[in-house]
Amino acid sequence: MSRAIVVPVIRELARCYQAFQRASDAHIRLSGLTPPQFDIVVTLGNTDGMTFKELGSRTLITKGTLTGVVDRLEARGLVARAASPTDGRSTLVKLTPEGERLFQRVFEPHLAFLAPAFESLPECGRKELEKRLRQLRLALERRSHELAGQE
Amino acid sequence: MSRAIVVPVIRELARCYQAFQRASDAHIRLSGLTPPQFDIVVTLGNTDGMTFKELGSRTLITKGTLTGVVDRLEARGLVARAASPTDGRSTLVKLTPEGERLFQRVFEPHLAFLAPAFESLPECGRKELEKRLRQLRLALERRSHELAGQE
DNA sequence: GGTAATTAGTTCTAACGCGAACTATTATAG
DNA sequence: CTATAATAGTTCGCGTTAGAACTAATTACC
Repeated sequence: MSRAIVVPVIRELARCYQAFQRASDAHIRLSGLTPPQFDIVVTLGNTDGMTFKELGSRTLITKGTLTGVVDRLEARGLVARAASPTDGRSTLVKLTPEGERLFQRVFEPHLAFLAPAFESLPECGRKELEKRLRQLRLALERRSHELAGQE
Repeated sequence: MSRAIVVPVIRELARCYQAFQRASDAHIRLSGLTPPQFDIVVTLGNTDGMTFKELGSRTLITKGTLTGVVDRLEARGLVARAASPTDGRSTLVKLTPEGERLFQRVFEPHLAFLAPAFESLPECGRKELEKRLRQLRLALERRSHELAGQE
């Protein structure tokens, strides 16, 4: 019976992540961005821009969704699209000066808001947590691959 | 500088949860349900039904969303709404016999699919992970409350 | 007992989220 | 060189998401 082993950990993982999201999202919304928009702005911060493909793989947002998120950021003047000079299929996305200003204003304060929660764990607890999460993630990715392989 | 402390743990937490979701969701979709629908069916399994309020608080789905998810399950004949005998405002949701059959067919296999990933952690690792996740969740919930309190 | 504040669900809007079909461009094979 | 395959983004359909405004029923207060 797998239940006794799996269920408690799944529940804690889900609850913890959802608690993180609720705290993080509530703070992000104060900046006037949605969480995915914030994710994009932060990913583009301190870079010279990148392609949709790279942006998608870093943020784990699929390309179909990314088009819409970037559309809305572009409409607000925070990012700009530019044709790639090397590949006619690619589009580069980068922060506008206004987007850059927003990034500067928003990123560090957000981390500072979250930090106390993480600092409440002892140093060794954070290391432990990181290690176990990574271990579990790798195992879960193997499950995904096995499923994809079978069908 | 909060960055060095916060970012690595956040990243692992997000990646691990997303890996869990991808694995779990891909398997769930084989049953013909969406992940939130699966969540509802599993929550209603082995019960005599419950109100929207209770269903929402167990699944962490807000009431506005819940209406739509239950609508679609009801349209497929998997759950049924019934007026509460004790409170005219409440609606009870419960599995139909067909929903019950689906639950029986789908729940344990899903756990069995996920189990190997969790079993790849040693027993003590799972306990450790659970403990640290709970600790972090409680601290994050405090952050949320502080934010809500300030505004 | 009757108004006022709560509470349970529904409806609405704007934004995600994924996967599949589509267009345009680039790479590969023969 | 040309037919074919692969790749980058966009578009579309369907479902989910939170939050706010709304309706109906219940509870609390005086």
